[in-house]
Amino acid sequence: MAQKPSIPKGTRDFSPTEMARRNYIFDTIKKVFRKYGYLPIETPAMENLSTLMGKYGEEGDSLLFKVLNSGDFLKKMDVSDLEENKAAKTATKISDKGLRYDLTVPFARYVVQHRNDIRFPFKRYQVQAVWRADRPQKGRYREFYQCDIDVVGSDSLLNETELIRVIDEIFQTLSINITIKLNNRKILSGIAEKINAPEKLTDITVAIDKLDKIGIEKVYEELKSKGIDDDAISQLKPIIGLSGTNSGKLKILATLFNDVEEGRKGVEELNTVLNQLEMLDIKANIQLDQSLARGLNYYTGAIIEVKADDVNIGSICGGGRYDNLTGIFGLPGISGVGVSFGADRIYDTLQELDLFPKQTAGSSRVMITNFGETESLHALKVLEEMQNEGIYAELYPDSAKIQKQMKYADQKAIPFVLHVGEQEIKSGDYTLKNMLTGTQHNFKLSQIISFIKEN
RNA sequence: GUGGUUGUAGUUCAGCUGGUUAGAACGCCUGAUUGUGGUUCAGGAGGUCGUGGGUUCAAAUCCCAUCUUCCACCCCA
Repeated sequence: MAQKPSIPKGTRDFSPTEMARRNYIFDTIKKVFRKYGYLPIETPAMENLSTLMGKYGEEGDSLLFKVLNSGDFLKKMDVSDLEENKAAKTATKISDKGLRYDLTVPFARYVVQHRNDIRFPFKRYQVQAVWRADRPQKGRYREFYQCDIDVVGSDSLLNETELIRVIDEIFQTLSINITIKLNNRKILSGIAEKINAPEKLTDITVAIDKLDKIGIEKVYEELKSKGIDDDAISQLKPIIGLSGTNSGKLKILATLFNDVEEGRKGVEELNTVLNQLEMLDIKANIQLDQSLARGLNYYTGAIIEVKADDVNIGSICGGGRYDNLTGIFGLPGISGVGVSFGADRIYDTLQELDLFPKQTAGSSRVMITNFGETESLHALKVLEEMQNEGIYAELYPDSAKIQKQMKYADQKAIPFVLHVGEQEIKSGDYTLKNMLTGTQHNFKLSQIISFIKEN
């Protein structure tokens, strides 16, 4: 026990059973992505730190896994940095690569770098691991998979609508009941402007984002502590506590923003998307939530977040529109919108709700028992013929006791066992045992093949 | 990053305020069944008590450090 090898904190191994389930999620998601015209790309696990740093706020930088430079990385280091305990400063000197923190920033880098080869609007999906040096807990890992889908080079709100359709179809296929929460960064900006505190936008959004977690009174307290005066807070009250139907909320916001250009634009955008959605057959709950902020400082328009209705695991999908992400890398004027599906949280959700398909995908349908050297030669030929017919089959590799071989088949849940022993070889009729019912009969190989194919 | 929590056989856990050979269930292996699994019966193997240090005549048990687990905060998929 003590000297057992282990893996780093917050990382996981995946067994064959878990992989079958994970692939079920990935396959479902990818299939829907492709159906809507998105194509896959991949980017390296490592990016230059200059690409990653400063894109996720101050908090994000400290959550980046940094990769130590090769060779004599100490050369560039300044001893005084160590003495003053400047961890951050030292880090930039001994490390210039980092593991990707999400898929959006590497994608922005990709778009800028390959701008001449890309036909806009560019619709891509990307399913890869990301790493965060976060402290792990339920539904939070240090290595986890994101399934991203983005459109860049198009301002149309049809893209927002399409993403919501993609979300709806994926979770419907997975049988997860969800609520899609929508907001617009312009509404948040409008609120800040309305109360004459545009520079407090981040503080305001961070505070009201916690609304359903800490309650409205605590939100006021936090706003106050951030230096927002009582007058402004009292103006905020009717906005934050807004309830009712989506269209009702929008009406109230619209009148509120009669003198705030930015806010009006946000209302308009949400209205357009909601109108488009109304024409379509969307199963998920769509909920306007003016407290939804999602902290990411690069969102400029729509903000989207998905929560599972029946499991408390945080958001399982989120995203939004970012007008100027590629601008950071020197290509301004390209707008993008995208969402990210959290495969690991979707896994935990399906697990908790017992929604994984029962069949053990990929396992053999038939196992041939091994009766010894001469018999196994004959069995090898039988195996080949069955596999050529597309049947998932395996031959037990050792001539162990039949009892042991049967137990192996039983535990791997292989539904059929085929005995190719001395008697069978002589007669040409092989014994096929149904492991579920326990019955067995003798058939010619061609009959067995068509029987297994049918069942 | 801050505060708390967990770690004993392959697995889930028991082990009272430190006391002598550390237990159970399930699983595993062997046999009853040398060509038949899932049930039953009989027997068996398996633990430097996360790791390192300390206190003590004596530590799984107390103390410190470290790693790990889970939880809250921060933040997020």
